[in-house]
Amino acid sequence: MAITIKDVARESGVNISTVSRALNNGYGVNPQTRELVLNVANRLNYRPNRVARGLVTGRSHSFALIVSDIRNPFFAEVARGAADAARSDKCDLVLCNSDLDPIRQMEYVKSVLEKRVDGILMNSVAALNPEEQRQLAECGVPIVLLNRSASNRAFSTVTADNEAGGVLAAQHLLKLGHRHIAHLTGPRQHGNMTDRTRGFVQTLLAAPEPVNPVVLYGAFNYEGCRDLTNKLLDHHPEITAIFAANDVMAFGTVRAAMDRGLRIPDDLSLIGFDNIEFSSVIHPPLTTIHQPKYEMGYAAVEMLMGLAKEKNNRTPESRVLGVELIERQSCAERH
Amino acid sequence: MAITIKDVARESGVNISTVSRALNNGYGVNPQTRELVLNVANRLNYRPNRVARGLVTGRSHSFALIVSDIRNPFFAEVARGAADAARSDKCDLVLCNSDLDPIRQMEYVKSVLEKRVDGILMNSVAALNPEEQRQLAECGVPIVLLNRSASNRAFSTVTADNEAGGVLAAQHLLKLGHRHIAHLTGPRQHGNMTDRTRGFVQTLLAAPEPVNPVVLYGAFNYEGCRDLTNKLLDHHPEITAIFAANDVMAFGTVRAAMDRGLRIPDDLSLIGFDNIEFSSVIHPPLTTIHQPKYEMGYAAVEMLMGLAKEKNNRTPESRVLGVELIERQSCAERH
DNA sequence: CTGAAAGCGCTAACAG
DNA sequence: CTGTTAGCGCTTTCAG
Repeated sequence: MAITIKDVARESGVNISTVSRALNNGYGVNPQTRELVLNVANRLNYRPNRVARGLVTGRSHSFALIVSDIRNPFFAEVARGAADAARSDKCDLVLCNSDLDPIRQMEYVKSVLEKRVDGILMNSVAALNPEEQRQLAECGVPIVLLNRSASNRAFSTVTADNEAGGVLAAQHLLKLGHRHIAHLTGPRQHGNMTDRTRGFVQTLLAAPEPVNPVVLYGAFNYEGCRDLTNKLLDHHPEITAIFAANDVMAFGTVRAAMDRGLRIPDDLSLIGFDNIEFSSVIHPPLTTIHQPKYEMGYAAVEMLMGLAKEKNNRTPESRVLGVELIERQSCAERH
Repeated sequence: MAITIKDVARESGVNISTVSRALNNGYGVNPQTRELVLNVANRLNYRPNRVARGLVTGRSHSFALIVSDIRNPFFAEVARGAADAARSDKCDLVLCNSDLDPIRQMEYVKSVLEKRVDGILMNSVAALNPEEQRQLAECGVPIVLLNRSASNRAFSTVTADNEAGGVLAAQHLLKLGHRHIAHLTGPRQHGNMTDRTRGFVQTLLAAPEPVNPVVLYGAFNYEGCRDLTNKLLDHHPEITAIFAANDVMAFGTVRAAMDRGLRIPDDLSLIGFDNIEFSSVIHPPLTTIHQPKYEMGYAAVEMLMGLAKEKNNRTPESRVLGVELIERQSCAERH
């Protein structure tokens, strides 16, 4: 049905291997023959079958991206970077949404492995048990993890400098004169602080006039942080500044503040993390720590492509990208 | 290197075709043999090579999604629906971002065609010239278009009922007593109104006390609509209600209104379109027309899968999904 | 520079 | 129920 390399060969009066060479390398074949073949291929509207090619070369020229949910603007941005990086080397990207569900995640891994992707970029491996992680580490294709620096030395990682981000946030609030500061973040990681939280808290504690922030743990989302903010303000009316662990959480804080008749930044300073697009649209425009999301996706796929080339060198790499304070209008001096 | 069907066959002492049967259909093979094979496959940690399989079956079990930009929350939602639909049939989705650039778009089409995807879901075919469109239509795999009902009878489509959405918006504003109404939309489509605009305008014109809205054309984005709103209000201070062609544009209007000291909804009623997630987060929460984005993605891929199965029946299908008015707090009665 | 031939890993008749 | 065989469309030695 579809037209194959054989048709091109017959039509140009050469052998299929010549066609193959003409279409690929270009060298080791007479320029005239080459041109002839190219013309015929073009005229016949020939489309090389990459799956047949992949079967023999062992490379599929595609990568998998497993994120919890592409609707999360953070991952959408990462995905765009990843897709662009892939495209720069004529590869493409298959999109998987895990919802952080270990079952789904492993199903997707299995599926893309069977399709022989050249590498996997994933967001969360944390949900997996050790056995599953081992299985992953030995699956035969390179894997890079996003924002999971500490989790496992078996994998390559690309992450933002979360700790530095926490430091930046603390310094900013300190400089504005705040002394009653809170940090609202996601679920407690069995005792361990996240890098982000650690940078923030330690900077505050190490200040000339040390401040001991109140840290509340909740959910990494809008509603969760709205509740958290209300709880915080009920018990700690003295608070004048809040650092939310991400922008969406910060939006929850904005809402809670508004409901309580508190004005941002007049009554309450607020700083977020991520710098998602809407943080500049909301009122007031949100001061936040910019995470280079696009670049992270891009870098991760570049790393994957590198790893895929050197089949032997299985040494995990790591890369951490810088963050940046974006000053908008949700923070003010304490008066 | 990787372990193949041959290894499983040898290890279980049967022929590879028996292994194949045991692994796939399940019938036409002795239950005991089957179990044996399954055990061996499992023990060897065998991963069937889907690309080899695809080469012989002619189906890749993957679909392409070409959108202008996955960072647009509308498409992220569509993508999630599409990915979930694909997954329900053990297929997966390759993600392509065209930026509405005809070159990129055709490059991606070429690429996924060569990888033998079973179908393509795309957002915009409008940018393509007739020759390219013909090429697409004859490419041999089913294609469904998203939100492009009128563009071309050669393709299947899935779209929201945009016209009904326009009608809903108009009725709502009318009911609230507004008589000085504006509509802010994207670039003018060489004279033709979009379905959305048409529904809105015609409903207004057909009212008991007909109103003739002012319609302004600009860009489909935040900044564009911010400017547009300023222009509108400079020339038409009498306007009391605005219908923006999408939520992001509405956010631009919110910003412009705020800059001018106008209060929404007290001084100005505003209604958006799409119901993206942030429309409920912004202040005031935006009244808007909900478009079933997830469902559209889901339905489109379902349609693709159907089309892919009946290789002969090349009749384009069409499906239009309902929209819904979501009342929040950006519209008030005119007083 | 070009052709012949083997084979990537799997499925699908066709026999038995 | 199971084995044999012939490819799917392409790349890649190996000869010539």
